[in-house]
Amino acid sequence: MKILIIEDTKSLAKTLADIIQESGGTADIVLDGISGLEYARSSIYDAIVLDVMLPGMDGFQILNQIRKEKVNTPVLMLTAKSEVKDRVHGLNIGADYYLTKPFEIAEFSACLNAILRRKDSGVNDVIQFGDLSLSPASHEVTCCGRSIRLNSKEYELLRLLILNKNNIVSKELILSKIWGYDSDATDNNLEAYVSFLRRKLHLLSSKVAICVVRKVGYYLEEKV
Amino acid sequence: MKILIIEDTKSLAKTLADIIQESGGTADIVLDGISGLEYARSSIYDAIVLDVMLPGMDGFQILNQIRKEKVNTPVLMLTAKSEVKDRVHGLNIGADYYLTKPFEIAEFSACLNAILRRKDSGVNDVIQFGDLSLSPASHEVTCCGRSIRLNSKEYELLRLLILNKNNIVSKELILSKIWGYDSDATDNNLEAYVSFLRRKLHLLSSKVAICVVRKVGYYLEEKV
DNA sequence: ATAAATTTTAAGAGTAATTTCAGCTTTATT
DNA sequence: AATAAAGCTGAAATTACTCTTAAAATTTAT
Repeated sequence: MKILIIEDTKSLAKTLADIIQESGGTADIVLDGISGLEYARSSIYDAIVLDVMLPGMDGFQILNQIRKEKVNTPVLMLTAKSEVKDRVHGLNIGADYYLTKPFEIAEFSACLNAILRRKDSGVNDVIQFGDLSLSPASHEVTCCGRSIRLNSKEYELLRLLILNKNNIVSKELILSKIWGYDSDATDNNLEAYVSFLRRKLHLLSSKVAICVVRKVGYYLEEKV
Repeated sequence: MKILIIEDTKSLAKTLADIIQESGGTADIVLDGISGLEYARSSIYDAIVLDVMLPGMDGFQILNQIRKEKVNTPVLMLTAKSEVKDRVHGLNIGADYYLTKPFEIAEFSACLNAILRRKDSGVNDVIQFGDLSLSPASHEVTCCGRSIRLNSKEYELLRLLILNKNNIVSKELILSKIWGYDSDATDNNLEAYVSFLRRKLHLLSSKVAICVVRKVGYYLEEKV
């Protein structure tokens, strides 16, 4: 379970991250709006906890933008103001829940769980594309009853591609998400893994293909 | 980050351009209102710094005109007069920020950053022209339900033409934007890509045509 | 410590993107 | 109408990106 926390009050962000960790997830913290948007864009998170008042760019703008870009990660908004008008606005532009500060830890957990449940994108939920289903619990990919176990890089690569279905995932993004921001991995590392993954999909006789857009990145397609 | 500076006081324009360059951007300087409007029309800039008093055509007129033409590049207005009336007028006709001369460099930077952030330039938004829509996420152009994927140069070319809808995009600009400032690509390279793109639009039976203005450049037009 | 699995590296083959070029078409000018 | 200049387009040539594979290096598990 990977949660993105966009919140400029460090202490609060830290507390929320701890809560998430205690229940077995991981959290990335971002302290300003600009970086917040950047992180939120990648669909790798299971949920986003989003403060309204932020330096750089406010929560509404971030939410608006990512929804416009068809990123549908569930969003839990936090706000100090409890005006009905704001609440309505937030929900209208695609927030999944609106929590007014201050709040109890229990309430926060409950909300987060609720929105994770609703979107059924929790950690242990199987994600699917075409005839493939990918099980986070076992790192196995299944197609028509047969399964193959993926190693962790193969798994993350396929997960990233499925979460961004219908979109090209840039090589840059893949490298930074899977190998890490500061890694010196080259395109060739990624190419090798694409090749490994293709072979496994082939072994399963899947109809899903990993397609390349030269100079840009990869995307999944279902063959007819 | 590309900024257009429309300001007739050369020294000031130069200083602002330097500030922008120091923070990693590039700036084009234009010294009079008429050319200012011409440049501002192309939507390729991330922001415009616009002086009010200019030879040829004043800042208000330029702003008025480009907003009328649906160019929504963020605009930071500079003025010597600090009358509330002017300020209100500027903001009403679509300025994003109003800065009174003289101002501190820090203040200028802050304002510019603020307006850049606010609009966030929408890099990932789907853009449209006529019956075409172009999706940055998938590099696909869609027309009446059918889609074709474009390779990276075709995509960039179409994107540039759509962003500059209703304006002629000079061959020079296209070459420098897509092939790079220092590339030795010739007009014929561009012609070849125009040809590729036309073929794909034809395959989609789009009503959009890529028209040429001899010796100048290309623009999009919707056939009737 | 050894074996097994994973990850990286490297090189050659394969393929799509890009450039080049020649011949043709269109437009402008006299 | 003739001529020149500019643009278009299809085919061939070239370039650069990607794929695949095998082997080396590293990490993890036993």
